[in-house]
Amino acid sequence: MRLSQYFLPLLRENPSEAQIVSHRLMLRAGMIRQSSAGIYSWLPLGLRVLKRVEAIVREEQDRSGAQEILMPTLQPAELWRESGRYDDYGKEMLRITDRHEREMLYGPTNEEQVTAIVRDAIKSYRDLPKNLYHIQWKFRDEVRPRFGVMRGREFLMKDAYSFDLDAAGAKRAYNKMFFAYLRTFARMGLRAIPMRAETGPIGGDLSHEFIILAETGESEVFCERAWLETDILAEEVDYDADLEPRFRHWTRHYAATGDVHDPAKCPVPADRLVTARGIEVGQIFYFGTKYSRPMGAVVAGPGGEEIALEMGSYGVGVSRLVAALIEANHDDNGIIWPESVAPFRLGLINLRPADAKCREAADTLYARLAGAGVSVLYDDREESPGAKFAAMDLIGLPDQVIIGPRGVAAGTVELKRRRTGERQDLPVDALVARMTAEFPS
RNA sequence: CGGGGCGUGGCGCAGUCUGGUAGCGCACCUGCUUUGGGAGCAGGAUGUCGGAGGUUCGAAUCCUCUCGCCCCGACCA
Repeated sequence: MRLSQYFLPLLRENPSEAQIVSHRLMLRAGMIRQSSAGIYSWLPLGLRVLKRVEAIVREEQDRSGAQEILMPTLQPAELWRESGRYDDYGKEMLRITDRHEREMLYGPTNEEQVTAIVRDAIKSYRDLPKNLYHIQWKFRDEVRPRFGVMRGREFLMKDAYSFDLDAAGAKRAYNKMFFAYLRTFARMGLRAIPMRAETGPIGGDLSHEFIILAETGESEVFCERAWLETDILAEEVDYDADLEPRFRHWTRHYAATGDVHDPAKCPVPADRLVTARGIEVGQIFYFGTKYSRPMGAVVAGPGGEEIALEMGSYGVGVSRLVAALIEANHDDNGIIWPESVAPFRLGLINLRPADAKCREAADTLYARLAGAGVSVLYDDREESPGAKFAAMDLIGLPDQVIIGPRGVAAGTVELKRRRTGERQDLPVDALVARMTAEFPS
């Protein structure tokens, strides 16, 4: 993509309303624009990141055996009356009346919707277990949206729902999601710590929140220091195996959200306990028959008996993750994208577009890289060098390739790593070879 | 929902107290010069001062109502 043609409205100054670094950088880097309180448009650069985050979430859900569906944003109030939550949910639920005076709502979550689907379609224990997920926009009419897309009213969320015959099966489903989440966040380079959490309005008795430690986090959390020294999960997970031993291993260190943590009962001595703030990027719940019973989601068991489905739900804040990634990956100059979610693999800077040799060298390299399947953002604008460097650092692509008169004369280009600032001059062929090897299409 | 703050050109702000016909920096347009870390000079364009009503000869400025946004707290799969 040529930057001269790209819609990338950068801001040189911090918008006054943005208080935390991810919000400031998302606005300055032209990723998002606010529409109204807690509601945002995603511009090309931001949407690219959102899609890449979504893709990783999807791949890991699929890998774990969950199946993707897509449920609507608008739901009938009737469904929520069945579970009893229509009145309980309060003003956070956006209620809408259609032209026929039917009560509708913009879904803040989808337990009722998915339970109704499964209830109507699955009648036998033979059809279990099932885990269905979708990635869909949600709306929660927060009293006070803030921090950009970190706590918006409208947000993109992956929510999965598991259906099992008994509690043991539900725990197996829970464990699968537990590891799918560890892998999902690890692939983004995030250390997300699973912490014991309250179940809140979802109900139930087992829940973990996946928390990224950050000063700008909204909630206070507590964990054993060992968590900070543990490598994030990188290895494969066999989802057909019994994951319980591995689950115990990965929960052996104490970690709890502020709601659950009780200093008097904490098993970890103070010198090994870390008190920090955290960003919740995912939460998993086991809640048994809380929805299946009132909604009549039952199957016939082996003996013909009626069995209420054992359920769990599993959420990942996809749009929030984009902000969380920035909170975890930035410096004074801007964003530093992990390669797995970067909007482009590298930025190609032509320092002298007016110079015929530089232009030819840059155009040629751009064509070669694009032809090799490397995603490149090519800054071919007439701007001063400093402005180009600043813009490229701000948007945070993992690598920068700089073409200027010096290198062109010597037959080299300069490669700069955004994260380390490390620079080296390379022959063009070597650069192309390295890029295609590091990031094969 | 309690408390506080802010709405003036795309962004950041001054001007409001003390009413007199809107200004600065950046960004934008044109030209020339520049070109390895947000260039310089010259010229230019851009505003229903959030909205409505009122007071006044005259309102960004005073009064009333209203809308929106932000911050702290409470709230929060």
